[in-house]
Amino acid sequence: MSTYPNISALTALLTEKSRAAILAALMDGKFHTASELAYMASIKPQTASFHLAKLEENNLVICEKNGRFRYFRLANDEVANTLEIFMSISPPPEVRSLTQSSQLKRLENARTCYDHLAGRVGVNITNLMQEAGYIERNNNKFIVTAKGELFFRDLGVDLVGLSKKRRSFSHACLDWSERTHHIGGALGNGLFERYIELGWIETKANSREIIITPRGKSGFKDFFGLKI
Amino acid sequence: MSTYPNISALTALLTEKSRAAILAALMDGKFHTASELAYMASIKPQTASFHLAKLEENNLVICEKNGRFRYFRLANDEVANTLEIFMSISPPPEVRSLTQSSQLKRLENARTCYDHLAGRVGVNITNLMQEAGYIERNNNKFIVTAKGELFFRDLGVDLVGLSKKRRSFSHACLDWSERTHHIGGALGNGLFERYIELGWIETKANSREIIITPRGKSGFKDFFGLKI
DNA sequence: AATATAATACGATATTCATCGAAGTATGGA
DNA sequence: TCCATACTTCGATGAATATCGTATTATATT
Repeated sequence: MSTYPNISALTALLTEKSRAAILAALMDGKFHTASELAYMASIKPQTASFHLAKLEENNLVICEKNGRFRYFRLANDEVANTLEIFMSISPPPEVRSLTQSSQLKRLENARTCYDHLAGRVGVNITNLMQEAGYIERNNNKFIVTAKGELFFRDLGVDLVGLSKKRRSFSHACLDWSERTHHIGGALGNGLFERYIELGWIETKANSREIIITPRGKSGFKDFFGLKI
Repeated sequence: MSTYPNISALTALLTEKSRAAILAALMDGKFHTASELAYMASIKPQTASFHLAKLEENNLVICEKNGRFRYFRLANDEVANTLEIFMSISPPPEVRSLTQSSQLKRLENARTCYDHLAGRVGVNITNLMQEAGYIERNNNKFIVTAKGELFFRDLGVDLVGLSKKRRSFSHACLDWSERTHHIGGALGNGLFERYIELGWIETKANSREIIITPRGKSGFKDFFGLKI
């Protein structure tokens, strides 16, 4: 009947509490087993299996089998990006406990968004690179300037290699806590991996939280002028 | 339990087919009576009344009473903007008939997005104004340049008046058919009203479709360099 | 005052669907 | 070969909720 896009198809999948919890858990960009996801969503394995089948059917997650384990991950960065958009236009989380509140603060400071850096640090770095003229915003994308090419070479990020990947080179990814954009896509991932390689950041198991190491603090300050 | 934004609160309202249809109908930015909306969503008036109460409760629509009629409208342009985002990341409409397909083509060409111009024409004008240096993109907003101020004066758009309105001056609004941005906010609305005033465009009753008049074709060409 | 129209309120019904227990399949290890 | 583990399938249950018939309220028209 309608001549408008079918909103319901997507929202129906996300409305369900358990499925939303599973997807939120997968937003760390890593693979997780079905049991792990069941535990994180506080449901029995059968129920998680039921939901994961639905999510796979609708191309929101993909699955790799390994022995008797099944490892699930978000299907691609477009899915991750879409989920971030939903989060950014949803009411903020209700904080009930002190540990929850301090965890939220750490997430707001620095976290993974699928496979790149998000939160205050991710957004600030993005802004500082724009101000320094290393990258330029063009609609939903970021473009690396001539000046930027030198910068990324100094940092040790291989732009040529990144541009060959089959995914979008660099898109402006909406940040739910900062309500503005950070760098996503291949470039976002390339930077993220390089930070880890340099020992500037560390990831935590079963969490999207990112820890900035002492070496990272001076690195981010020297290269981007970032004060933490 | 979760430290992430509560996605469900909004999506639950949109998942329901009838409510989605009501909101889609309201995306023309106009007031509609409860009966009208019931008819457009193919449900009985009681059911529409039930849904409209829920939508009003959740601040997605507002209602003005006039005699025995109750006129409903989207609450504000933030709601419209959010709906447009949902549309842009949802599967495209299924086309089953010839009339539906031609209606879709007309909508893709030019339509209202709440109270401003969207579709191919809306997006093209936005891009041409950027290329001409009349406006500049800054994160989610558009800024009018010094050159742009002269341009808008020539066009007959009162920027000072628009900037006094209580709504955001000009935000980049996601276009579901073009998958990029057009001008929203007070500036988007100001341009839209001016186009009508100049006789460049015409709206249709009970449709988001916009008709470009012959006078509009030459006007858009002279002022923006737009070829239709 | 009588009647028609717009809309809401309430109650009954039906449908959808998440959940979990029980049972079954697949894999790994002892 | 036997058992433990990871996961799925199936069926029953229960909860949520959209829908509409009927009735009621409010307003307009004659």
